[in-house]
Amino acid sequence: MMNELVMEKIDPELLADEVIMTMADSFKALGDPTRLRIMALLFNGERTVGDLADHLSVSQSAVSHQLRLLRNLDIVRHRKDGREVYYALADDHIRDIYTRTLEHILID
Amino acid sequence: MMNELVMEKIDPELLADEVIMTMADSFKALGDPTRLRIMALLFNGERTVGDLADHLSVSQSAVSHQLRLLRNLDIVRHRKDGREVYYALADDHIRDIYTRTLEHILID
DNA sequence: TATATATATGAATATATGCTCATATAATCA
DNA sequence: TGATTATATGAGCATATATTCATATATATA
Repeated sequence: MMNELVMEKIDPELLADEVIMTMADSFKALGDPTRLRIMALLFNGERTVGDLADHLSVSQSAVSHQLRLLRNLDIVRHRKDGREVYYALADDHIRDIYTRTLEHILID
Repeated sequence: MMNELVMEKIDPELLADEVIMTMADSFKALGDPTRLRIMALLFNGERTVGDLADHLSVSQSAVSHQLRLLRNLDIVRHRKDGREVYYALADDHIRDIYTRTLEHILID
C-alpha cells in the first residue's frame, strides 16, 4: 500500500538530483535480464547462490557479482548459514514494482 | 489498481525469455537520469520537445533521441500540433511504477 | 590438519549506451 | 517561394556494464 503522506506532497518535477540518481540506479538494477531472472527465482522464497547459478545460464561468479549489486541497492537481503548464503527479495516494494511492470508489459 | 486476474496466475519463475527481455528493456528505459527527468517534467502534463530541452542540461537532439526510446516502449505518447510535438506519460502504470520506486528510495 | 565446497572479489575484455555534431525533414511565415 | 523554426535522425566517440577467468576467503569434513 502506498504511503500517501509521503507521495501526496512530492512533485516529481522538484526532485533533487541525488534522488533522481538513486532512482535511476534502482531502475538500472532491474534493467538486466540476469538480474530480473534472479529476482524471479527469489519471488517464491529465498535461495542460495549456488541454487541460483544452477538455474541460470551464467557463471557462479556472475551471479555473485549481480547479487552484490542488488544487495547494495537494498533490493535483496542475505543471511549466512554455514558456508552457504541465502538471498531473498528485500521488501514488498520490490514485488510491487516487479508486478506492475509485468502488467505494463502483458496488458496491450 | 492491479489486474488481479492477470497477476494471480503468473509465477515469475516461469516467465518466458521474451517477457523477461521486454521487462528488462522497460526498466532500463527508466534507469537513466535524463529519461527520469523527462518523465518527471511530464508528471504534471504534456510538454513539447523544446520545452523539455529547455529544462534539461542536454541538447535538443539528446532529448529527441531519448523520447524516441521512451515512445518505442510505450512509456510516453505524443501528438503533433503544427510543427511542435507534445509528449505525455502513456498511462497510469508508469506513474505507479515511478511513484513506488520513489517510495522505495525515500523510505529508509 | 589437509582437502573439499560455497561464495566473493579483481582484472580484463567485449558490448551497450548516451551524448554531441552535422544534417534531414516538416511546418510556418514574410 | 525562400527563410525560419521545431523536431528527428545518423555517425562517431567516450564511458559504462556484464561477463569470464583466476584466485581469495571462509566454512565444513575426512
